[in-house]
Amino acid sequence: MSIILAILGFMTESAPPTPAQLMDQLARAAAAYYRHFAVASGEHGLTLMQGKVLGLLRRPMPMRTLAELLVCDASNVTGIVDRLQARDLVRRETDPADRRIKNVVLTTEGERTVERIRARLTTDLTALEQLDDEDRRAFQRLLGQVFP
Amino acid sequence: MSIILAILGFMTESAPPTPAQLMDQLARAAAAYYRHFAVASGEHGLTLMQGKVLGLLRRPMPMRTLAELLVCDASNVTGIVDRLQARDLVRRETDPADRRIKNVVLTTEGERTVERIRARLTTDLTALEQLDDEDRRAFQRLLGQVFP
DNA sequence: GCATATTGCTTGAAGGCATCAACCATCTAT
DNA sequence: ATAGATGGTTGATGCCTTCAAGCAATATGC
Repeated sequence: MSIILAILGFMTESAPPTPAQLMDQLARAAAAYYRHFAVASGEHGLTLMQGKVLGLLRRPMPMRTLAELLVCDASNVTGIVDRLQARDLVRRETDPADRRIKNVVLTTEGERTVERIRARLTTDLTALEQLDDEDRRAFQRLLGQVFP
Repeated sequence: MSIILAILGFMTESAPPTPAQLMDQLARAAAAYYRHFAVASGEHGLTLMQGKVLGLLRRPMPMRTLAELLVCDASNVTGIVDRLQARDLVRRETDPADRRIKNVVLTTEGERTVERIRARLTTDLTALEQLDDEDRRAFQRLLGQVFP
């Protein structure tokens, strides 16, 4: 293989990124994701954390579970849910089987809000929809591999 | 193609993820990335934001630039840099060419700290190093495509 | 040159998030 | 029935975040 072709090969294929470069790109991607999320939440007067909690409530769940999913102290969740409840996006229902447990439930308004946030996010990250089947599979596999 | 083979095909190839599923996985990945980052920073008594600022200071830069990179108010950076400076991880140097500008510089201790945080992060995300050249290229391309 | 923006940074006030210790109510186990 | 574990809240403290106001230094316009 001539040296010219070798150079051409380099130019078209380019060297694979180092782990350090990938780490940088991950940092940028994560920052970008949360920036989008914060903006989408902010459009409804919600903080990132409030938006996150709404997004988790696909089904009612105890405060405790929310704390575990958010990887934070339970006392933290109290305040966040308080503020969501003050806006009627969420309500607490004490579990009849175990009256210590308070299940957090989305109100109708809460469902509408989370739906709009999700919609905004998908129109913001249009590129996701434009990936072909192959790329979607690869992206899913790679994300799952790096963050097991 | 018989229905059996079709089912087998499904089972081995599986359907490509929908954009919504990818969005979920992105949410998990971004959360995981920041959790790792927060832990790595926390090991040195630093918050996520303080760690982020240290990580940005590969070269000295004005407070203003830091605010732009962090996408936050300039007044915010004042406090963060104050706390980093109180621990001698960083110092302010007023720019001789424009004495309004204060360039934030890593101290030797700051360099060591950021190096350790980076090291911790790369050992945490070992999977990055285990990707082959093909996967690294693909991951870089996909991340760049989704978060341009 | 000099008055007037403009820019870079800081301060103070107000609110949300994060963690810890202490507490109450409820459930579980012996 | 008593002791311990669990779910949730409260209060204190510190950090992040934004906004409005302000100071210092530089740029701009005449």
